[in-house]
Amino acid sequence: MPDLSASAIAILAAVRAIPRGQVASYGQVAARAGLPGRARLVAWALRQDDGESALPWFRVVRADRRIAFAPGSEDYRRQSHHLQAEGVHITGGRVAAACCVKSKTDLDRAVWG
DNA sequence: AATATGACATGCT
DNA sequence: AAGCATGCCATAT
Repeated sequence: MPDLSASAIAILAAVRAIPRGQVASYGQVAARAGLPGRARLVAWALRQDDGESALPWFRVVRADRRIAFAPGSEDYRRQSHHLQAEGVHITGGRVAAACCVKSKTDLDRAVWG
């Protein structure tokens, strides 16, 4: 029953649900999408979507709150720029802890309403 | 079909 | 702290 498309849809929905000015880790998104432990699926989904939709992919960072891309790379630069544009402070390639989704409730409410 | 790779996470050393 | 090892799932070769 868990179709790839279904998983991807859930993941994209969770990503889209991240409030502006905040970021969430791959693990958080996966968990909220009903796929605990499948963080790589999130990465895969984002890579598939990349560029096509207006998906806020830049709001997804690693669990240690670091940008997933290689420091200095183009994508890295792009993501940090987007985040800064949303008021997210980035220091040493790391996102400010306060900008992360604080409690699960935040993302939950964003997804479930 | 088997192995290696990737926008990851967690745990142990 | 930083690095190594294992789990996980889909793709690429």
